Amino acid sequence: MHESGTESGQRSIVTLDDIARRAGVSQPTVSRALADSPLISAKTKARIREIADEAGYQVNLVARSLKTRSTQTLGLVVPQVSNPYFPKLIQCFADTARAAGYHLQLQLSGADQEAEAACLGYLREVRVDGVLIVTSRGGLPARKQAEALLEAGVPVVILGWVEDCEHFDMVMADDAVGGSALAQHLIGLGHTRFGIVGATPHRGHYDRLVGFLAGLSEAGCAAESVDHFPAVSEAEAEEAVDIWLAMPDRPTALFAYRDVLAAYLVKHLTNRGLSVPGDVSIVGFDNLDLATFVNPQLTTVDLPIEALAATAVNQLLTRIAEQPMQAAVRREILTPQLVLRQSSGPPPVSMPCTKENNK
Amino acid sequence: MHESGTESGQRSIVTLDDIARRAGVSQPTVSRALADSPLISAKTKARIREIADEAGYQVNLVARSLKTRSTQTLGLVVPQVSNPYFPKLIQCFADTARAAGYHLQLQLSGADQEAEAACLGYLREVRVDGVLIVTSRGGLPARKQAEALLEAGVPVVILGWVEDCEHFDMVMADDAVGGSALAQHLIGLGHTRFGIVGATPHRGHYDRLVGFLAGLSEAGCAAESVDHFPAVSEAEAEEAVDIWLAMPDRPTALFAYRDVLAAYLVKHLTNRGLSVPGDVSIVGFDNLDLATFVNPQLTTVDLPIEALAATAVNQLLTRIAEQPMQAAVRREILTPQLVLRQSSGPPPVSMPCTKENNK
DNA sequence: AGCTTTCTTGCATACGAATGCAACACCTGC
DNA sequence: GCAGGTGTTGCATTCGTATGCAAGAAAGCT
Repeated sequence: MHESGTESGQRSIVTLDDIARRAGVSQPTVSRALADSPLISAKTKARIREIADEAGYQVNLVARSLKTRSTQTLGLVVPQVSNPYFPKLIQCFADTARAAGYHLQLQLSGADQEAEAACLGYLREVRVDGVLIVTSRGGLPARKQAEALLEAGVPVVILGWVEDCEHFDMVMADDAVGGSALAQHLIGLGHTRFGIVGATPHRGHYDRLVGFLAGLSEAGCAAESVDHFPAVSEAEAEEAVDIWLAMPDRPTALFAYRDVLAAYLVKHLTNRGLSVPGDVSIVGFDNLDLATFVNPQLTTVDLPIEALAATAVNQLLTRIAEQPMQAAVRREILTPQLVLRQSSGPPPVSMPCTKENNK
Repeated sequence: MHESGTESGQRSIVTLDDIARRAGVSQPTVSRALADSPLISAKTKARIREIADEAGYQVNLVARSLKTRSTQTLGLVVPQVSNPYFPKLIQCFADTARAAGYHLQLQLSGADQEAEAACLGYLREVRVDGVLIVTSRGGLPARKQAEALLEAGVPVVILGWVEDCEHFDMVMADDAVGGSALAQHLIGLGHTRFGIVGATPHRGHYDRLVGFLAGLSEAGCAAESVDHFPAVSEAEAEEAVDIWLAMPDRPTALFAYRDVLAAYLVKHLTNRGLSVPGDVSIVGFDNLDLATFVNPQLTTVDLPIEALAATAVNQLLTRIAEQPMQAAVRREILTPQLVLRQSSGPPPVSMPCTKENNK
């Protein structure tokens, strides 16, 4: 009771004016002093600074932003945050931005169109200095709003693949190279029959497929040796496992578009008493933390998330620095890395077309 | 070439003044029209609205915030976003806030003191209307800044446990109840020797331990039947497994403070050829998505994350609505739920002190 | 001493939107 | 035809900060 504590501390927002009054100078002088302007004498600065932080002054960034027409903030739009791929990206993006003196305004677009549009609208309303949009499943639902943002002079960068967008800057990983690397790896192990598990229209992950197939055909593998198993959810992955099990001449290696899918496959395969990679090799794509949690750990392709985030931030900063925004779009494509783990191995010795080892 | 595209659209920011000019009215009239004020006639409103969205007008929220002294934004401080517990929380918090017309300003405190202080400082500078701080490992490193925030009239709510904080509103899950439920479950299965795996000083998860022990002693289980295995990282979890393996009279059930730890235990136990729950039962805490990815799926305690987030938002909104902030602190404690899965079962039939079944 | 130069400070204003108050137009009733 | 009301609109100002410009003080120069 000897201390006042949280009693009433309401609305005691200290402004430059308050400090000016206490210091007996004008408000602009305080502004300049705290900004360390060379116009102000050293001793005045010192005195004002002392008074300022004794009074617990904190800049009002909304006022400053209004005046300077800059929020020093970058908007980041991601579809969701439960998918472990995004947290990593957010973290890296935030770190790079902070290093450059920028703050982060995160928006969750939730993958449906209205939400993404709303996010972009909000980001425009709060006057962020630039926006990075991470595509969800290869789409850019709110393309219109994104273009409006650009036309309003706000730099926009797209992270990931999106079809038919001519005038956006982009940064992405070379999924084709990753897919190709996986194919070569599996062929090197001796596999000849392959399965591909993922969404059917392959939206967004199209290049993974293309790269994988290219890798196969480069090694002289016929296209007929590849089967497709459409699946996006866990249930569909389980179904895919059953379909695979029932095949007479089944693939000895399965390529899942995403680590999460690969993890589902491993789970349901082992549930059915099959061994990975003894009976079948599984490879994924993304290299999520998840990939090391499943047993066996997943062979996969590591997306260079830190590099992607850093590149995106730099592209935005470059655009922001350009006084009139240049017309030419910029694209950067980074190369992912193959990560070998335990889920891939040589095919079973006996020919898999006979069902003898299925019992 | 028939279309101009992204040519030059720079700095064409439309303001209320622009619209006023085009409509031949005053700026305040436009402001009121777009705010649907009853002061403005229906036909003027219609005309202005048309002109506004033909011109692509977007409110400038920084100007509005400056004038109204409210940003309609809630700050959320979480230690990190890689831990899958947080994404879920963020999502729920964002959804509840949005439903109430509030936006989210996410800050990653990174668990070290300066960072958390910087986050709170920034949130104060941008004038958020309220702040939810999610404690990292039971600490509130930037307590000073949090109190400064409160004294400046900004509502602050703490999510999670933090020792010795008298004047903060809080919302938390009843970890003790969860721990106790786990203990009862294991005892019901017939276990008599227990191991606890987690950080040694039990910072932040202290109640989980207390509840677990209380549950045991309630069932008449002696305290000597409990061993502690300090571990926070994966490496330490592996070490714990080895120590456990070497014990003459080892526990038949292991309680990990966090699902992630439990997952590590399962992984390294099965790596060493042991069966879960055949040889040893494992239980976790948190009910992350991860818990269903590991094999066997984890028996754990489900934290009511949605409810926690919603409660926190409501506490903040209540505080914001209070004109002078009331002095009395508010605390809400929610009850978690036991989730039974495959990682727990009856103890092995042969006494585990003999090593016969270890081969 | 008078004048220019260099420092330091204050004045005025702008950023874009919201709002109390005054002013004007219109309609009604006498 | 004029007082009083009602319904719309404009004027003036405010939020807190930044900055171009003028003004004043101090100092150096002839």
